Parts: sequence; C-alpha cells; structure tokens
Amino acid sequence: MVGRSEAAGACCPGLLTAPLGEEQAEELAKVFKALGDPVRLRLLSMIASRAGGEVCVCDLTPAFDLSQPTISHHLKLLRQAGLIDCERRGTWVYYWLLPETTDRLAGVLTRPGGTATAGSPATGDAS
Amino acid sequence: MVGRSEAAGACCPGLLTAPLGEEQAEELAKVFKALGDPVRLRLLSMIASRAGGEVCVCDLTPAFDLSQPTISHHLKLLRQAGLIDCERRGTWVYYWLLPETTDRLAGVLTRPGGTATAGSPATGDAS
DNA sequence: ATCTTGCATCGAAGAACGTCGATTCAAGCC
DNA sequence: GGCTTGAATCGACGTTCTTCGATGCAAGAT
Repeated sequence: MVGRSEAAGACCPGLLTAPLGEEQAEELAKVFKALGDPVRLRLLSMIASRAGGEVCVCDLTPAFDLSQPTISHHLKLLRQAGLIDCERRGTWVYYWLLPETTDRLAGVLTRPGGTATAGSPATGDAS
Repeated sequence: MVGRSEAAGACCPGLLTAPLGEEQAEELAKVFKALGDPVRLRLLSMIASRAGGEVCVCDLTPAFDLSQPTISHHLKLLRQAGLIDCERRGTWVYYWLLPETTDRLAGVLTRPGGTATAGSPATGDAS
C-alpha cells in the first residue's frame, strides 16, 4: 500500500533500503545534480510554488543578478533532468513543474520505518 | 568528529510551496550536490541499507573500481553534508546514516497536496 | 621498538561546471 | 518588408570537481 513512492514507475525500491545499482545511481545522480545549485533550486521553487502552476521566463529572470543566457541555461538543465517542462505561447515561454520527478525523489529519500514529515526532524530537539 | 546539525537550521516550509530564500537555497544545494554523484549515492545507499546501521570502510571500498583515497574523499563530502557520520573503533572506521538529513530532504521535496496530478497537458514527454 | 594494516590527507592532472557577451531564432508590430 | 522584444544557442574563460599516486597518521601485532 505504498502509493506515493511509486509514482514514476516501480523501478526504485528506495535509496535507503537496498544498495543502489550502478545504473540507477547514475540516473538518480543526474537529477540530484540538477538540484545541486542554489540558482536552480530557487528557479524550481519559484516555478513549483506558482499559483497558476506556470511561470513566464520574463518573471524569473529579473529575480536574479544573473544574465539572461545563464538563467536560460539553468532552466534547460532542470528540464533535461525531468523536473520541469515548458511551452512557447506567443512571444513568451512558460515553465511548470513535473511533480512525478519530485515525488520520485521524495519517495527515494523516504525510509519505510521513519516517520518523515516536512520540517520536523525525527531525532533530538524539537524546539 | 561529529559536526552536529548544521543542516537542519531553519524551519523549511518546503521547496515546492514557497519561493526559496537565497540562504536556504545555498544550504540545500550543498546537500543535493553531495547526492549528485553516482559513487556517493551508492555509498550512501550501502550505508543506509545496512542491517546493523553501521558499515566499515573496508566493506565499502572493494565494491568500487576506485582507489581508496577517492572513496575516502566521497565519504568526507557525505559527512560534511550532514548525511552520514563516522567513528573510529580500533583499527576500523564505521559509518552510519543520519536520518534527520534525508528526512528533511524528503520533506522538502514533498508537496502538501500529495496527489501528483498537476493538470499539465503532456505527461512523460519531456524534450 | 618495529612492522603491518586501515584510513585520512596532500598536491596535481584532467574533466565538468557556471557565467558571460555576442549572436541567432521566434513572434508580434510598424 | 523592416523593426522591436523575448528567449535560446554559441564560444570562451575561470572555477570547481573527480580522480589518482604518494605520503602521513592511528592502532594492533610481532
């Protein structure tokens, strides 16, 4: 009855329960690497937390002290990792989150025994 | 040797619900970057899935086609990210998982809605 | 004390990454 | 048609990362 962790194919029993195979590790590492940059993390966060589910690039770029090609490059990496997707609509390009991928990562990082909820460390202080 | 809890600083409402601040993004990116390598992913998986909760380095190193200093380096990065910790016991050094950090990541990647339907037009086609 | 074993640290070489300016492409407007 | 705006692509440069061999340190064995 584990519905949540198997959203994107039942290929991954979890990172913390059994040793990862080389291919699975290679594949997962690509997605985690895409998240391993603060700019991309903020971009993903801005896209995912958007009310309508979509963000125009013209709304993302001015939020950073970076050039437009750099933002475009980061968006491309997030897209290649399967975390977001985009569509051109007239003059503007809109991006949205692909929740399958984040769900998969969350499932991979969730260990069966642990009571893991957002923001509350299981051990130690709960101040 | 124990660097206690530098990763779980602020209460994180989640990566997908509200735009991430610069500092939080910087901090989270360090942990994700540590997971962005297949060797480290496999190391973490081998450590986390161990029955007794501990693994000796001498059991980890021969599983890879890499030199011993390289494995030691990756273990150091995982430790600096707050994902694992270690202790010397006689001649050998044992590593174990710090579930607080993986729990936090899983929480950060979990969106409150739970149901992974976002109403996006296309699924499974990202290019 | 000396030797051996297990693991960490120290530079160094090569590859990969992040960033930029310049350019190119797409779409709308004059 | 030509012009303007939004976004992606192209080279290039400096930094960071992954890996290695060589070395150093801790702890047990002889």
